[in-house]
Amino acid sequence: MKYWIFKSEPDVYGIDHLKEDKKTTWDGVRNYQVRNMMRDLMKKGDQVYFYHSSTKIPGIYGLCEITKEAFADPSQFDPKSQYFDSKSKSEDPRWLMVEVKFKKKFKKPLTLTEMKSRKDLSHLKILQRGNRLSITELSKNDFDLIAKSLS
DNA sequence: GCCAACGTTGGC
DNA sequence: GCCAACGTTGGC
Repeated sequence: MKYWIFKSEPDVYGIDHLKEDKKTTWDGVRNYQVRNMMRDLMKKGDQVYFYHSSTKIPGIYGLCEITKEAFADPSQFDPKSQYFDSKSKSEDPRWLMVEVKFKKKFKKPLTLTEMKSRKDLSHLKILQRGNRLSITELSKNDFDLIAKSLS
């Protein structure tokens, strides 16, 4: 089993939306590194922290789980979508997505500020300056460390 | 295949 | 809204 952090702007789609929807497809990924992780590494049952970015208090707000492994993201074929990609062919889709289900919203988030202040978490990819991947992988140890800080 | 210009991300 | 950092694009 693998562990991940998914980033999203809560104004666009946050943990509260997922709680209400119960599950969602993680569409709109248009970065090759992230696509490759979804395609090659992500498995049903993997655990995912839900991180809120570009918001007043950035941090980890919830937990979800992969319910469907990578499959074609339909928004790439929709000319009206902001994620439309005219160069992607339906017989060979360029962009993929996974499905996740809601598991938990934490009573208190683990904030970016707190993560930065902790030596045992300082190596996390999400904290690294200039990191622009919307999905990063976590070791089991890091997943557990974070879990201990949340309820 | 290099690299400048441009666009996007995301914390502050 | 600023700006550092980085990915992508396209001319050569």
